[in-house]
Amino acid sequence: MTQTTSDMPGKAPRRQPAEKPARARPKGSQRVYDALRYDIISLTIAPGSILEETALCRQYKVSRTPVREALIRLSSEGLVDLEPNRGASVATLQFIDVVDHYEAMEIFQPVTCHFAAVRSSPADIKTIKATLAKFCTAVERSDHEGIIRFNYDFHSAIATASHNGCIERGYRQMLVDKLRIAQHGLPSVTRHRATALADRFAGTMRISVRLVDAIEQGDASAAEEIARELNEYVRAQVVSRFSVGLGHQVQLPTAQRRTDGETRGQVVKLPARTRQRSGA
Amino acid sequence: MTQTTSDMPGKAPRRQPAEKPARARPKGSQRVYDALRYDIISLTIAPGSILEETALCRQYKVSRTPVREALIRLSSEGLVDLEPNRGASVATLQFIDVVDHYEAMEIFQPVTCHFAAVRSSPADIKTIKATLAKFCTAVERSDHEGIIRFNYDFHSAIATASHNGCIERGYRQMLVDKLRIAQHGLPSVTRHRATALADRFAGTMRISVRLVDAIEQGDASAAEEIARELNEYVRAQVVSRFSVGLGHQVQLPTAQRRTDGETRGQVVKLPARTRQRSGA
DNA sequence: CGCTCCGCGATTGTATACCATAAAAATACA
DNA sequence: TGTATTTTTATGGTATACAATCGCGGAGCG
Repeated sequence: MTQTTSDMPGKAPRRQPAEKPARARPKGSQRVYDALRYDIISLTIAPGSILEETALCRQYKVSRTPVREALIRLSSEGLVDLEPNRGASVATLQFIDVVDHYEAMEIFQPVTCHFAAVRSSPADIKTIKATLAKFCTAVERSDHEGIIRFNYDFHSAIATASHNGCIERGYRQMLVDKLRIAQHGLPSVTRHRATALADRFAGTMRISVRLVDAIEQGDASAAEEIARELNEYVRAQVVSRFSVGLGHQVQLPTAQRRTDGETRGQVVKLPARTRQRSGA
Repeated sequence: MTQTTSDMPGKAPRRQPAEKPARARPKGSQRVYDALRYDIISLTIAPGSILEETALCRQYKVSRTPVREALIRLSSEGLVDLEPNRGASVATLQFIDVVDHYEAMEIFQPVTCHFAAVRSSPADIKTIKATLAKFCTAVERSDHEGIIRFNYDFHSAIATASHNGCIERGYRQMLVDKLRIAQHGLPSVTRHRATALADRFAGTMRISVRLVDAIEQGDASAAEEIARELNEYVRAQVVSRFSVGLGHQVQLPTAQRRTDGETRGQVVKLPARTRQRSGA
């Protein structure tokens, strides 16, 4: 019930080996990893839940070895907390920190889209458009799961189009966090209001279409600005959901800051987007 | 052959009465992970080398289980390529991509330092200064290993001071890449010229001191600018080393780019640095 | 009545044996 | 003699058995 075909991270991000899509019979370890990962991202398993190895063994009908390997990989991804001799637990959302996420996204997303606007190849554009189309279809059908998934694939395709391995990896890591965070904005209540769900994501959809246009035309500045707009749009919605008090507890730590001086409006120069490597 | 000090005794079932505070755990899996990670980062094992599980078992006097767990963790970190049914190999540097690294660093180092300048607590500043002092000491002593290590700790402390989990994690991940890349700029040849080594890092040291000053004074703009200067300084040195042809092969892929239009000077606005959370 | 210490149970960490699979080699057939 | 197929073999993936560690609860003592 947890298998799909999209390219979630976890394996070699660059290598797209030969295909064996028909006989989708993943190895035990991979199966457990995918299933657990989906359950964690979809919040089927609540954050903070204790994950007992023996229980997972019974659930997935495998021995402890593949279970442990899956847990280790999930731990490296930040989805599972793994304390030595103390077992595993689903990572708390407080750790990932919703506010930090959108704050960082406010930088990462424009940067990534800037790079994509300047660097994307026609094939990249094609992929981006394809994933966006899937996302739009999911929105029209109020397909809860597809919305989350294809929105991930969409931004993942943009990450690929940035053609910078570091940015791609960092951005994709943040997208994983976003998967869980986005679920908070989609509590089960909204399932009863499919129309409202579609309406909300219709806004995201429209902004995303403009974003792709800017990227396709190579307009880096516009791509940055639209990416910022998109992030702010989503952030406002999710935060408003939180303020309603839905979903799991997300502790906002009382952080002591040295200063909170007003610094809005500072800028960071983006480096040259042209590569020095082409001449080598 | 690769261990510096402590944890090399493979079979010492002596009972340690109390605890070893925060020091290396004698756990098998952790030991293998640490050792392998060090060997990979220090380029003791060349990029691309095949890692045979049985060989590692003999080397570290453990069974395959902890070895496999260590390899999985290293794979998630991007230091090891793990192909199914094909074994493990040390990640190629081409994959991490030196050029991509400095390009991304040109953005994220100023961003991280900006956040640190605005958000760092006195305790953060204290930690940053302490690591910087260690770094300076290592430079003065031409301590090859300490230079790499404490420079990492120094920037890691800045990452902590940014007080944004996402930025902290992303920046720290890039620092791991930098560890290997920096080794390329320090080929064994320079060991014979300790003076030159110290001279080169003296420049890094001076810029780092200025960076800490800016962060301590909360001057975000200055911190950004100095961070950019520091990155460019290091990049120029490492790239020059590469052009000499030293070190391992670093394949600069002939990437097809859609366009290489001049976009230097574009800017990305940094978001507000003040947190909305303090009122909750 | 409370504190401490020891022993027990449960769970994680490690070792080893077994199975599946892919590269390699050898042989048989064209 | 070359190629294709089959067998071999080595390596990775999984299962299970064993050992170490931590938390907890009861008993003994202050």
